Amino acid sequence: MSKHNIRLKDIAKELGISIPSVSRALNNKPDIGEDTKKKVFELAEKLHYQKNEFAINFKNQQTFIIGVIIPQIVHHFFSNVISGIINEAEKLGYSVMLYQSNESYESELKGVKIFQKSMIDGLIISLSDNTININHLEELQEQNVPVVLIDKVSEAMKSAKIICDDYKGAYYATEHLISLGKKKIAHITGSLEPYTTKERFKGFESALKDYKLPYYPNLIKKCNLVSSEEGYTTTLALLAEKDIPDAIFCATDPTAIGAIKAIKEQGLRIPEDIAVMGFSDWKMASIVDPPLSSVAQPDYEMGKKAVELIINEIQLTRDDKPVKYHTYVMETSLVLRESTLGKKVHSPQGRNI
Amino acid sequence: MSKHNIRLKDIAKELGISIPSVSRALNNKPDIGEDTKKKVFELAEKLHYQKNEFAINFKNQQTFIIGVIIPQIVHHFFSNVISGIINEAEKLGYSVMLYQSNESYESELKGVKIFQKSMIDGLIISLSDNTININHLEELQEQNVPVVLIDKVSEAMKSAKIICDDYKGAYYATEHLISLGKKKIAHITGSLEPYTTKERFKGFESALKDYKLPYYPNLIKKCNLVSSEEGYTTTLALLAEKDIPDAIFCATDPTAIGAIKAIKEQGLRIPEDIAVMGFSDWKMASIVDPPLSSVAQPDYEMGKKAVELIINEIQLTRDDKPVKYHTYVMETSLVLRESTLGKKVHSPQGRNI
DNA sequence: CTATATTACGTAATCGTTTACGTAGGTAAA
DNA sequence: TTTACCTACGTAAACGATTACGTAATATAG
Repeated sequence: MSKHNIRLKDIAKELGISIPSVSRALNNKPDIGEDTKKKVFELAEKLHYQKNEFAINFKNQQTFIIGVIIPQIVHHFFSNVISGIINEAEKLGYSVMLYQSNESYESELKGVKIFQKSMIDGLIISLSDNTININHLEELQEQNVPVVLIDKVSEAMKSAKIICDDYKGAYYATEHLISLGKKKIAHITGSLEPYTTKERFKGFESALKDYKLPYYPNLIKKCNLVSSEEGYTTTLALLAEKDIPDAIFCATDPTAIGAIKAIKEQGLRIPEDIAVMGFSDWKMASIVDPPLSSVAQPDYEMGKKAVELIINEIQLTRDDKPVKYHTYVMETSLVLRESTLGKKVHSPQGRNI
Repeated sequence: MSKHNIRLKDIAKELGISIPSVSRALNNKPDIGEDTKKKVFELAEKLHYQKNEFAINFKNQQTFIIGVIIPQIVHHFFSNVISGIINEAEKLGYSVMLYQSNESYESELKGVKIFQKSMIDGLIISLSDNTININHLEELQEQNVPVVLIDKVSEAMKSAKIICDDYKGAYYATEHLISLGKKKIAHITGSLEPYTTKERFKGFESALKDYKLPYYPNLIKKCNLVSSEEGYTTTLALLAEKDIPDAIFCATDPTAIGAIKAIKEQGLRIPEDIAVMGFSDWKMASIVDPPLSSVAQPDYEMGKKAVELIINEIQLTRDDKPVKYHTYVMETSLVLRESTLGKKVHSPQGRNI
């Protein structure tokens, strides 16, 4: 915090006028004479006066700070969400205070308390996997601090929510595999992210059903960590079945990358023998060999939308107007690369359809 | 910002005592009677009184906020740095305000101005590639706001700096390749990150020299974007030389991953024919096939160190004590995987020596 | 030429809390 | 008993800015 900044007081003293007059001049208020205004502006310029926004915000009881709590920053999805949040917040005149819960409920609680005492204007939060009780968020709302949930949401919470359409994403991904003529499609699902993974599984099932493809229970495998190692071992297990699949739809990109490794090791061709599809379109999806088709989530857009919603709600709350809560379901998009299309396609960035 | 919070005023009024008495009671100051203190504590408890830290900070002219500006959040290195910053700052009672410059000098300038007006207590910044002029940072320092540079530093800046030892990292990486018996080691360098890339090149050269290996100018290739595509094409060019290398040390991981792809396509074995080494140990390094040996940067630790330094400097500045500026050079570590060691090693996380 | 309106200020209050200072009333020492 | 001191408060000022309100000086209308 700067110590020797110029204050209105300094300008007032130097010009022999009162502090409110300086304030009126600098803020172009009507109740001020033209020549006084001119003198004030000149001196302010000369002294490099800068408004002390901290003081103004204190006076107005408003910080223009949005608190953001996410499980972990080092994660492709979340870092993109944050990026969207920060860029959009800056455009709308807000700053972003960031906190990570490291997937711990206690830590999340602590973050909320810190933000609460720092008087944030609103909170955007993606819940930790261990968060069930949402009292800490409801308490914020009672104090008129708007809360917007993003991605990891809670059914119990009455607030605006932003999620992405995992169901449709999975449906379209499966549909794409079917359109390639694949008949025996395996799915590697996870259990860590309950809600999202479940939706992906549902989308997969629905597509099979709608296209009247047989459902092979032994081609559905479950991973706990949806990591690349698990993807590898799970795929080896799949390939040991009597009926091996001609396509694998994985609930996450790391799993799919593990699957690719396993398939290649077994001497099978991708996508001719087995096509592989991931989910989330991590940076690494475009870099593996063959480049991985995946379902891109609108991470950046979700962050942007969250800021829009929270600022809108902050303003409504301030004006004592009623707020209506909606859940915004954002669309995913297929990014098709060689792991499903084969060598014909040569766009290094994949094709976004 | 919460509207209907309990204030000292409310407690004072209800108990029929003055506001300072309530303050003294809650802060366990000496000048307060035991029974008054007890009454205050009980009522505060009952009303769920919470200190308004915003007001306290305003009074004390201190925000306990550290501003952080980095070029881009969606980047393995920086997201780890931020993670270290946030976790450490929280431990020491500070919050983190985050801003990304998107590698634009103008944007960086804007971020500094915003933070300046918001009265941050200190700034941790990694300069954008386009930042040459550092007036904006010097101005902050003149206002007694400490600045710590991290990773992307400026020679001209008089401040604490934290960098990692790219030179030694590259030296050890090259040494490792030499220890494998490799004689013709290529280097793919970049030009985008001037300082760091140059250091890596120097480390490479020194190792060759110290071990008396011949220097092949045509095995030194330059990339602009150090991307995986460039790594791929550059490696193809290398393999088209009459004397092909038996190892490639790439200045970044994506480049190395492109190199792996090219080598495999040419039907050469990794590491038997050509060993490949990257730099930065991105998440994807452990996932590609074969897993990539790389030089791990102490990203998280650098963030942690930056917080230590800035808070120390904030306190020294506040106490009007002199501050000495040092440049902290943090050690890298080799993470060895199959791209240099071959199949013998089976640790999925690599081996950190 | 008086009555009213307008202009251009200054004063006081405010945001929530802390801290310097003053003081009434009690206690202890001389 | 008187002086000195301590305890436990209340009052005022402060952090930096804004805003409601009051008012002297000037301008305009009747």
